[in-house]
Amino acid sequence: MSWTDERVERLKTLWSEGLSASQIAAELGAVTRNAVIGKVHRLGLSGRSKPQVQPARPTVAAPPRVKTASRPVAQTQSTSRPAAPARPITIGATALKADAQAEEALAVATVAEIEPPVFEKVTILSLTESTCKWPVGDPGKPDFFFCGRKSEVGIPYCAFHARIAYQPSAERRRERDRKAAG
DNA sequence: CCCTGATTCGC
DNA sequence: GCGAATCAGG
Repeated sequence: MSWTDERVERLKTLWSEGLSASQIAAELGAVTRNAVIGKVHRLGLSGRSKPQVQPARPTVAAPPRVKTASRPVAQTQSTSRPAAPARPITIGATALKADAQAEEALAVATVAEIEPPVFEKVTILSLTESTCKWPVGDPGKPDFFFCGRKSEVGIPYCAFHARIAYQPSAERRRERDRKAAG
């Protein structure tokens, strides 16, 4: 595979949209992130204009920010979504450490509540062994994507979505609670 | 250890 | 021109 005009165009687009070299490599296929970086340099598009994420209006309150593991991906977000949840839900290690009560809250949290700013948003083309394959949206619609955060070893989902996917049965929960109670 | 982009240099 | 190896950093 070589740098056809088409692939170069795609590269330019994705790069300007703020995707990382490895993400672009995954999208294009048949190239490594090194190849992408090398090409980016040869094309002279090195210095990237910042991701098109406008800081929220500096209103009275501090803008709601959710800590993400990596830089925000370009917001091509077209999924109609009113606003970030009033109470941002944390993910990953934090979620795993949550106490029992928080666990319950997480277990019943709807997908809509947790989705807003925390996704890597990958297409099926860039799923790997270590990307969360939690589907978001309607497969078949153009704005469909997968969660894409780092998945746990041997599990197809990130820590958070694994919690939703693998909920202990009511019976096991009761058993667990009984033991915890002494 | 996961990841990022930058640079070098043999091909 | 290409990209693996390497470097420097988060």
